[in-house]
Amino acid sequence: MRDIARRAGVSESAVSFALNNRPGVSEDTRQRILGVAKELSWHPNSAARALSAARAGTVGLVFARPAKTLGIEPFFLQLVSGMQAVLSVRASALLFQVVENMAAEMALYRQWWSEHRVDGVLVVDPRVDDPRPALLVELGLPALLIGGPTSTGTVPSIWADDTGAMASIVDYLVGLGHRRIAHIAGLPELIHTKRRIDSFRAATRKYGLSTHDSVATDYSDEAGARETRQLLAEPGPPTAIIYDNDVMAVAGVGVAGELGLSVPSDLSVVAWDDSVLCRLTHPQLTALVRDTHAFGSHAAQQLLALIEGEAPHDVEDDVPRLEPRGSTAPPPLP
Amino acid sequence: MRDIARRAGVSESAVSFALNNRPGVSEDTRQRILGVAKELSWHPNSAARALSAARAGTVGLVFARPAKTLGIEPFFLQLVSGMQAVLSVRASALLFQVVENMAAEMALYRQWWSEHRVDGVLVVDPRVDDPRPALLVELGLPALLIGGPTSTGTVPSIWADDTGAMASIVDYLVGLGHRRIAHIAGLPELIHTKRRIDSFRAATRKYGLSTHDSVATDYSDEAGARETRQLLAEPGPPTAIIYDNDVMAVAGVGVAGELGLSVPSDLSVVAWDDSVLCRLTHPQLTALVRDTHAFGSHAAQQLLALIEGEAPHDVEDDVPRLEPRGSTAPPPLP
DNA sequence: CTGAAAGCGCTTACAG
DNA sequence: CTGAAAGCGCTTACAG
Repeated sequence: MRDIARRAGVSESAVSFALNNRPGVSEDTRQRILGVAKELSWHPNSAARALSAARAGTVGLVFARPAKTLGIEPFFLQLVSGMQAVLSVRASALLFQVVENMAAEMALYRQWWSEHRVDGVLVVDPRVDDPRPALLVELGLPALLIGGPTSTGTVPSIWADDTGAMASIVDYLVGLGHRRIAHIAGLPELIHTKRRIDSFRAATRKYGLSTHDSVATDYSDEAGARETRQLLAEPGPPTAIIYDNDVMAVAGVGVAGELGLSVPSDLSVVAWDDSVLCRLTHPQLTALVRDTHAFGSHAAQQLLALIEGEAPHDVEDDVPRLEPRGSTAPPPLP
Repeated sequence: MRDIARRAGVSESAVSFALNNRPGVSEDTRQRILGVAKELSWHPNSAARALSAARAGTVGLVFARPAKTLGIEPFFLQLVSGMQAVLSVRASALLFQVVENMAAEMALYRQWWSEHRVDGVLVVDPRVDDPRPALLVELGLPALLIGGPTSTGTVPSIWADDTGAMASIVDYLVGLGHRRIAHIAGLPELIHTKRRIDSFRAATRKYGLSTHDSVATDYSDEAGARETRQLLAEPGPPTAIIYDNDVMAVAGVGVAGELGLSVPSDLSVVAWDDSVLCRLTHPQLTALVRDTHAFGSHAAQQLLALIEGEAPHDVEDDVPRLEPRGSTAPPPLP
């Protein structure tokens, strides 16, 4: 920068103003400075900028899950890529870390913030009794919860419209003629699972269906298979099952096959979240398709706004779209 | 740090030496300083440290693939988590970005390096004619190729022992009695695909098998299904197929079913890389299991050594292990 | 073994 | 609209 100032015959501060597109320098001078900067192929030193501006130019994202369970995450790269579409325009980078559990995640927030490594964090998988919001508030670390507001409600959040999505699935199945619909849900601690369970009840009640309560699981294929077997063994078994992820849905189709039931003529199956998995089965699975990329972008946008001092507020994102495929059909005749 | 110096009654430089575990301060003083630092709950400001030490304390990782094809990446989180196990011990963080293509990836390397955002980068998916090594050398940006050395060989690399792995698969299948074995490979531009194709030929020649050459694909389920159909339609079709990923293997099992062939009694199937997918099929798939977490750790270790000035050298990592499951059996009697 | 000082490359009041 | 100066919080020669 000093070189630029010398060559352009101005002060360093003029250069700083020009390069940051701020008032305090005439248009002519700005252009001249920009020219020299390009000529010298100048790039800001991120550390120096961070130090003097007291802004890291970095946003943090932590994934807390045991190393063993790190598996298929179709959701993840889409989300990250959406976040970065926004961040990169704003000259911000994403610091990403995978840790074993929530304690490690919280320790990392403390560390990052005390080291001024990040300007804010995007927090995923909010839970019903979530210790993270309190920590974030205590630290004063700007944060956005991705997945829905927690009971404490002290940290702003963005979430997909699961309620609308669940309503659209139930509408669709009822429209096909189903009256006995089941819901095999994910981890009950997660806020969005709770939201889906609540809206399943609301949506089925609306039609006067006397369905079971949703069944909570750990999202694994084993759990999906086990709960499906259980449901289908009951008297008056469901004619349609909604699964909270694709892995369980595929496992459910397998169980139906073992029991001699055909999908979709004996049992309809809907997977929440689409992935290549849903297209590997025969028949292919009717699935709820989310625009995860856009969701990530919206989240990043919200966080940057927060960092820049905007008043925090919650955002409900778009309703996911139901993509009917071969795994759903009218129920068998009684 | 100034506060610490004042409280401990020493100079700022003494504090710096003590906190960085460097000689230049007596053990007593060091302990006293560390005590005060803890008391004040001091943490280094990463920007200040980066600026004066000319070290970002950050390593970069870029994933280049079109947003549409961002799908199931069982490999990815494991790799990243392994990297971080090493990086976090060395007080380094991972800057991670997803981009659309290799041009964007290279632009990002330029930007990161010119902004001093990273000390080095981990480069994935090396290709046969890869433009990235030349750029990295030109920039002087420390880098490690993950997946094998390119033809230019100017940037050090780490890779899994695909040759040993392929040999173990072929040994296993031949041991079961198979003589007609096929290999449905991944993207032919990737170095590791080339390595697998070459070692497939070597391993089958060793047994005097007159198998076909490997078939290259784009890793998609469509390609897996198409090539499987093609292979099984030939006279004297293979009795065993090795697939370069799990998605294609699952698609292949589907095709076999359509053609009325039973797995494993008519056709044996082996998937390269294990994931939950391999356990969702009936029968479950025999798969090549890698310790991707360890692989990521080794890669991070190598890169940190490079950054610290060690002489670059290539590393061949461990041989993956074959996990026999229900999808492999002796071939049908002629 | 320790201290005083300069410097890393920016930004930002403050004075003109 | 512009310039001279201080400062962000560290590290690192250099001198004692």
